[in-house]
Amino acid sequence: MPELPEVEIIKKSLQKNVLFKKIDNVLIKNRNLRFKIQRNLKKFLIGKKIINISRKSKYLIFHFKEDYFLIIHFGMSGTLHLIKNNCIHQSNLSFYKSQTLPKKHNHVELIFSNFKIVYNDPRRFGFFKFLFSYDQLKLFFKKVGPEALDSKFNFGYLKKKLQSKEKNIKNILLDQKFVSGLGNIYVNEILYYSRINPYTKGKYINDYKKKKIIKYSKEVLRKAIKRGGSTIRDFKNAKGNIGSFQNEFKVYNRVKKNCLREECNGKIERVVISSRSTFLCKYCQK
DNA sequence: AAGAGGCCCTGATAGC
DNA sequence: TGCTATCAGGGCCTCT
Repeated sequence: MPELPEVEIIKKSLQKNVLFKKIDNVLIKNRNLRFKIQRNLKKFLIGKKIINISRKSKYLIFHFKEDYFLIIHFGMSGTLHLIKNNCIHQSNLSFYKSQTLPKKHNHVELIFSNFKIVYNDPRRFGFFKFLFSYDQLKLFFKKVGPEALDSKFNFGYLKKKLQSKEKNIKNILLDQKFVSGLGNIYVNEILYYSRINPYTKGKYINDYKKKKIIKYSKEVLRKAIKRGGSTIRDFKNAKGNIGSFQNEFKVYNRVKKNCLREECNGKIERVVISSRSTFLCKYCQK
């Protein structure tokens, strides 16, 4: 689920529903995520009021008084569910189309006065991390590159950083230390819009293409946010609002379909780059 | 220092 | 129907 646009949607939804609310209780059902949930997380959170909710690339951040922070990462399969009065509130918060909370893999419940939010993560690649100061927060994000939507991710940055890169451009854009917030779906899309072959080494990306990468990175992400993000997996008992950007994919998941550029007769192919699915039209991505 | 590859997990689906 | 293999939106760690 969680590339930058999806986390942004979750953030907005939380801002509507849980901002300025106090955490009354915390249930930790399963500590095993990418990193084991801190022993004292419950103690840290109980009684604290959420005074701000922000997002940095794919990370969601709860802010508390006195520079305490909770960072949530959703990995591959993390979802948040807002549950009011014993039923699931139909908001963007729930990325599952089902109306019931998943029975398995609920790891953490944050309980408020008349609702709770539940973190579910079957594959356990996500994590919760509680931080105790602004310095810790800064340190944490030191290892993360500029966010794709940030003005720091610009032509000059690419010019400097791509110069001697031997790596292919697809892996470069997926590297969160290089630029953060992009995942497999959006990198596929961005390279299609930019007419760049994903195998192209960083050092061979010319200035014209660099500008395209910057332009379309921002454009694709902004549009995806507008559409409420992308939802790949369709659950059968479907109801509820989820993202629609998947309907606008140009290459992702479009194997053997026609290239959507009018002047192009190519077909979309699937190849594997560093064991990740890669979709491209070899005719217009050079 | 940079890059490649293995690995952490569960669940859905395709193919036999 | 039931088995097996493959694939999935991420990123950390280790080795070279």
